[in-house]
Amino acid sequence: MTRHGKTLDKLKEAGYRLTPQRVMVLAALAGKPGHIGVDDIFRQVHASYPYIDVATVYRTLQLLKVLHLVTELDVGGSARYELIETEVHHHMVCRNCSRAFDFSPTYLEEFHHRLIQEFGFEPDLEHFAIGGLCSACARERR
Amino acid sequence: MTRHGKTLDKLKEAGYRLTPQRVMVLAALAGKPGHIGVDDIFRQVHASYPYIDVATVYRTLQLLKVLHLVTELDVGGSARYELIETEVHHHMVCRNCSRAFDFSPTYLEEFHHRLIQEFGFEPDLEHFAIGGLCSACARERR
DNA sequence: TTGGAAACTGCAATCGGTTGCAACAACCAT
DNA sequence: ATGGTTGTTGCAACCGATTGCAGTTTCCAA
Repeated sequence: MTRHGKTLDKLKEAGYRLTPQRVMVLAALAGKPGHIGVDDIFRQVHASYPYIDVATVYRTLQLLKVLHLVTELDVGGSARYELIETEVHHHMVCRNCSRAFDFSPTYLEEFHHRLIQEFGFEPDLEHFAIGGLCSACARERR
Repeated sequence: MTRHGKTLDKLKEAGYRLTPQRVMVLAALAGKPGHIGVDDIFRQVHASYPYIDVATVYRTLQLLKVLHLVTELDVGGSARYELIETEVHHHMVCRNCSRAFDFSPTYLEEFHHRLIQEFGFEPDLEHFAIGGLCSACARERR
């Protein structure tokens, strides 16, 4: 079973078709560790199947996102995607080097509960990501 | 002195030119309370000066943002803008009704400090905004 | 008050992302 | 195995936002 085999199963279980295009997009996602951009996915699939259209890549990613099979990472303009395999986590994205680091949802618990208790506002934290400056870049800058 | 008079002064002090287009964009921002979208600003300016181009509106807002004279509110696709006059605050934006509510930076202090202490990551919180479901919409939904 | 340098604008081209549509293909029932 | 339903794709048009460029305007210095 490949790294994205389970994701293919879940797609099918949810009643969607297993098209070659979708399989290739998922293979691209599974092929590189961490987050990967649309252009990167497109180039990779296009190399082996030149008829692929960007629209299909976007539609596939949209679908995978709705089914909670990928996470979308939005910080700083262009979105990047990651197969969901591990436990839920959030991301810190460096505005300088663009690297992403994970952190646990527990870091947002207090914030989450205070918004609910004091405003009755239920924040969407599932795909939460925060931009900033990572320690390496901060050190370098000094 | 109009509501945006001080902002005009700051623009000039920073060495930028006071063009009629910029004055009109600022007037539009000052004319409505709360956050306002680019299309709204454009329509308003266009009504009194039909030669205005969207590009100019975008460029003006970009400039005002860099100079910290407006805040940009990004949640949910299209950006909205607000003149900075009041103290610093963050926003909750309802994914259902699109209304925005303010909350104090103190709500993020614990989160902020933990990222610094445990990862050395300095998050950008200046324009922080979080999407979610407001209490009115949550009630209505039940 | 006026001349000139540099900033700014409008225009048009462009770019990333989305959508309508007709042709096509996956998949289930037979 | 095969046919029909219907989800999916590629294409092209489109949309909001950004950028290069040439002409225009602001604003300071003289």
